[in-house]
Amino acid sequence: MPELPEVETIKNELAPSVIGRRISAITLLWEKVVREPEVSKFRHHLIGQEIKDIGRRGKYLILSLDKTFLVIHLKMTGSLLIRPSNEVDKYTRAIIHLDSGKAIHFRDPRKFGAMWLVDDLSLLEEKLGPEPLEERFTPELLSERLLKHRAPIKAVLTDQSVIAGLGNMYADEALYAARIHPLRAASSLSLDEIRRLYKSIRQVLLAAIENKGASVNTYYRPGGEKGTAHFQFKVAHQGGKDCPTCGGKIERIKVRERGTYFCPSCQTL
DNA sequence: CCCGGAACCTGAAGGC
DNA sequence: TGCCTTCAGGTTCCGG
Repeated sequence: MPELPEVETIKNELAPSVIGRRISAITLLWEKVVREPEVSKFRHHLIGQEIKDIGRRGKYLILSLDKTFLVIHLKMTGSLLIRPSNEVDKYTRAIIHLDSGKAIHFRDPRKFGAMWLVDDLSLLEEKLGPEPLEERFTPELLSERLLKHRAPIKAVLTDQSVIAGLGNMYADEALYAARIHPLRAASSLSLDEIRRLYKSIRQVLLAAIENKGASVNTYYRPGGEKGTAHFQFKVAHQGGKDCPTCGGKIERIKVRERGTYFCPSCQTL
């Protein structure tokens, strides 16, 4: 599941193949992947534009074009692969053909992924909280944003309007590293706990980026390789295994309908 | 505002 | 072997 480290890796590895290239054609194998504008306009406005830059905001990938932006979200099972134009399989939903002869293939078994062609990024800025790896993200800012919410800290950490980029896996990893129980009310955290959480969030994300993201199921890098960050997971998807800190059993509970892994003896209520 | 739950999707896994 | 049910989770939307 692409979260911040996966999208960051995709951005970094896509960059050399796409920056400076011009879009020569668009193939849509599943039209609903386009959310905005309507399909004919989408295609018409994209063709001929140059990809000036590639960026990331939260879990969104942003291709900066001549005067518009192509925004892509991979949701659960999406991937973007650099391939020859004609290498299509049953999960290929869209192909962005480039003037280099190669193409960006949007592959997504679950069909949750989406693309938007927009004139500006105000929509993203309105709904996304701060970037956890930017300098403006400080323990004070985290504290200010968390203390407003009485919901379980796990749910608040995965709320993209509070902090951008954390999903199910990295929220669990960050809470474990900070020794905070996922069901603690966000507003109940002490300053010390928030400082630990701040450090943990950044460490967990940076380590995962170094490992090119986590391939727990269908995440692939643009060249088709998997990431290795999941080999470092202490609790995420480790239900029933031994806690590396205390040797107790990692448990799986549901928090707001989401599978949540934690160590009940290291992370107490 | 806060929260739970459904919808969007389909492959994988488990039960019988 | 095969049918059926459940589960996975990012985001949006609806209802209480």
